[in-house]
Amino acid sequence: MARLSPAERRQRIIDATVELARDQGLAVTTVRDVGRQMGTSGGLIHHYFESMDEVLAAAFEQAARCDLDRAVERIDGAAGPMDKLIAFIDSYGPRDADATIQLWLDAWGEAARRPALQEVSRRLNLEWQSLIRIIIEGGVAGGVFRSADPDAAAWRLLSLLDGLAIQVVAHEPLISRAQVIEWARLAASRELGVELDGPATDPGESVR
Amino acid sequence: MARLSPAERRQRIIDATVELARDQGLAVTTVRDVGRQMGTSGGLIHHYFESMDEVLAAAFEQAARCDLDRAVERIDGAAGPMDKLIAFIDSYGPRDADATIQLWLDAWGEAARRPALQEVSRRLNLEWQSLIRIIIEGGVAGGVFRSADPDAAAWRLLSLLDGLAIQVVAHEPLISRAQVIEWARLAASRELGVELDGPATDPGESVR
DNA sequence: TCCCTAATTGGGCAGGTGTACAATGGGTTC
DNA sequence: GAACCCATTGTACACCTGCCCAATTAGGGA
Repeated sequence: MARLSPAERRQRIIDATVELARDQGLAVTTVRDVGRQMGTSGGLIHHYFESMDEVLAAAFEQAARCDLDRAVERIDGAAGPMDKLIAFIDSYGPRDADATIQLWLDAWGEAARRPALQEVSRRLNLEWQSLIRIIIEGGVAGGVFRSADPDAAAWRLLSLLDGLAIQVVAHEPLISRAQVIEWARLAASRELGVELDGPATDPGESVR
Repeated sequence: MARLSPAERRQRIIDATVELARDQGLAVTTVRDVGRQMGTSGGLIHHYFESMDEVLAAAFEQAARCDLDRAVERIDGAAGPMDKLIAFIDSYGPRDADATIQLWLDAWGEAARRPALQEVSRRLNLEWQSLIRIIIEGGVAGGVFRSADPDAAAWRLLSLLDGLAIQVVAHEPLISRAQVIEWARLAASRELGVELDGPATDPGESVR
């Protein structure tokens, strides 16, 4: 295969791994799979990564960070705390057939056995929590939201969204994506003492 | 090894698998592991189960059902809807170092690849939802709770508990078990228009 | 006591896993 | 054009996986 610069090759390895992980899962993606996907030998992967754990962690990080960045972008584009909150919920909710949540499920399960993956999973989880916490704090400061403990409120909202996402991807069509969004808004409105309604913004690319 | 009746041998296989799955995870428990754990050959397992998927599904079912039964027992022992609700939340919340939630994480992740495990996971998930829904319906009928949609309320409460449990087991001590219980009660009280407090009942054996 | 059913063994099969490493050859730099 | 570096290859290693199956043997019914 064409000889690439270390930076580019490393990136291609990550890209290939993301693609594979998206449609077969993180847990079952192997060195040889990644090599085949790139059209190179499998041995090449170990020239750039210490272990398969590192590869999977890097791939998960890229996939998850992509979603996180998109959420940040949408939130930044929203006007007040209320719209930012709605943007967060819409970003976080699962989209039908979205594979990123499956990636999170795999990451949560594998974390117990793959240190690097665990570290990434924890770090990104915290970033999501911060994202929503900051929105809530902003709203409280501006008198739009009421919350005695924005940090705790953020954990509750995040956890609810995670739990609902699991229902969507692991237990199929018992619950729809639309219902998740609706319920999350309801919970947020109770949590923050406001009314959240209006149509869902276009889901577009989905997230986590 | 001693020759056992089919019923007993089958049960021992399940028991051995549960034990292994509890401390190393469902996903990485193999036929040979189970054989070693029982002190028999690995080949024996296939005399009683079609595939490893079936073994894991049976083991997961037993572990999860055990928790479910314990929850039912505690709920039956509680007087009114209010106490039943508290009993449910206390039963469902994760206990420190409890492995059953890790089992659920594994099951959710593996479900995409192991049909039998997926079936069990869905079924038990539904049973938990029914459990809480029935409590809510009872409370609404008795005028203790207010809820326009007990089924939806049950899904929300269940999802919140799942999400919080993930935070506890996958992201370590960011959140404590006590906080999960407290937050779940808070959410339940908002959801059902009641005040839920008082000390946590003795956690005793933990659940899911 | 014998005998026959079936529980149990243990090795074999085809395939997979992550990782290591000598050999190769393409590209860049003098 | 030569020389060197290093990206890339392909194979080898030790081990693991689920599943299969002929041979063995334990134990309950006759």
